[in-house]
Amino acid sequence: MSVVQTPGSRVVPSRHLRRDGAPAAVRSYRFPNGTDLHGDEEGSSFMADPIDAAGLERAFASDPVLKEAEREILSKTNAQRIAAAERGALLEHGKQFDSMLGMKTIYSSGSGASDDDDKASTQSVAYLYPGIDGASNRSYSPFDLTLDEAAENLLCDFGAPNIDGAYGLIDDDGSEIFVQHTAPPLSAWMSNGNLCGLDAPPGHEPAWASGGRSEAYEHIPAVVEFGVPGHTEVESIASLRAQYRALFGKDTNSNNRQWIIKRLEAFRNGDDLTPPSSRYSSPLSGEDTYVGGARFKQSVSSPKRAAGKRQVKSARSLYDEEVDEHESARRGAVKGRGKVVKGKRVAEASLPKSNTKKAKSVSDAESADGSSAKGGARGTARPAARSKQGENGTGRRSKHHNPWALEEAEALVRGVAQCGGGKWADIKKLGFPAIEHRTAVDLKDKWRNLLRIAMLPAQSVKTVGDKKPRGEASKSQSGDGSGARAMIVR
DNA sequence: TTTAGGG
DNA sequence: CCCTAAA
Repeated sequence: MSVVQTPGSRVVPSRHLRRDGAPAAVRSYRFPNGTDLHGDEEGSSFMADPIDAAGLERAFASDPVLKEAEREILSKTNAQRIAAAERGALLEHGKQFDSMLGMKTIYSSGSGASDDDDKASTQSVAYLYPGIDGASNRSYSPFDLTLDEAAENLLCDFGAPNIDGAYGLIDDDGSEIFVQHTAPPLSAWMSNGNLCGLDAPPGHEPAWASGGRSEAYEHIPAVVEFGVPGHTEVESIASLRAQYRALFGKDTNSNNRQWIIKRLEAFRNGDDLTPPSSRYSSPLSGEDTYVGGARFKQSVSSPKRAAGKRQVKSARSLYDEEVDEHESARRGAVKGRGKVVKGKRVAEASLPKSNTKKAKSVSDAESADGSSAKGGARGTARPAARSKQGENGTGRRSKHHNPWALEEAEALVRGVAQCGGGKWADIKKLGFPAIEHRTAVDLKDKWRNLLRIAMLPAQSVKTVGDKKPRGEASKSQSGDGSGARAMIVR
């Protein structure tokens, strides 16, 4: 399939376009079948004669070799263009994956061509596979539903900050490989909602890379709504905090979007991995897990983790915890991911765990563990009220809205009872698990709302989601006709 | 950093 | 919920 370049020919300026319009330089060729593509005689002007399209067609059509060569060139250049573009974008975020663990690293496959600038989040998936020495041929993508659990768990471990603050990978044989903290940050996995800088393993290239032939690896794009630096999308502070937490392994109380973003950026650039001092010392083993100097370090599995793959949460999982636990779970909606067949995601498996106190006798059935199927029965339908307002077609309300669960409100009340109103930071310090993900400001806002509700006349309160017939309603429950007031603890 | 308030 | 002024 070699194309014979006419000796002495020169590269044609880029203004020459190939049949496919590709910008690449077109050389002069002498086709085996005798047809010439604007001759190669020196001196002849490049654009001398207009290309005879028909003739070209014929030339290509009549020569299978040429045909094949063309196909290859086109697919390559096209693929390269895309690859270059993607790689550039990806590398912008996830850096130096190449040097990581001797893994071959690469880019991800296409991002949805259509980016509703609203949810401009990139939809891409990347692949990770062991380098030459890799024993396994599996493609390790935490988002690839076809992966088996083992692979997934392995990936969960990989790149995810462990409890001890280290990044590590546990190989199939149980051996561990720790990567120094300056290794590609977790963000590298997350930015763009995927594993960045990863290349498709042989035989698993995305369709576009195989010239359209598509016995190519078929991946299932994972749409993750992580913020992409530089994107127009405005992320909620909550989301940013979630990312902060995922990266630094620590919560931040900051309400300063700018600051958080800056911090995240710094981390992603490897400029700042410091936040929690715990990152550098293992609270578990006590020994420093930081692998200074040496890039990697093989370590014999320590007892604690020898038991096999740790269920270290992946970036995705960490994010899920932040979001799902507060959004989908809260509304008892099992998200799409739930249908995953084999690879049960860690996040799903370990969601509730602490919600032992179910809403007792409360009408508001905000089972905080909505994801657990059994909870389904508890069905006091959610007040229809929610479904009508601000709702967009997707059934979702505005992007950043996490309704307060009853447990949370309860905790808040307890907190206020204990610390007094206005002491939100203190209340947070009480550490009520239900409130843990609410910021002091959140508490403040919620309390304000609670007070407002408490001030409302009884009817208004009861009327919500309760169409009590007019006959009985007007009677105020409380003695004074001023209206019922709920608990106001001071 | 934490609060109070406005939006 | 988000953002900001203030302290």
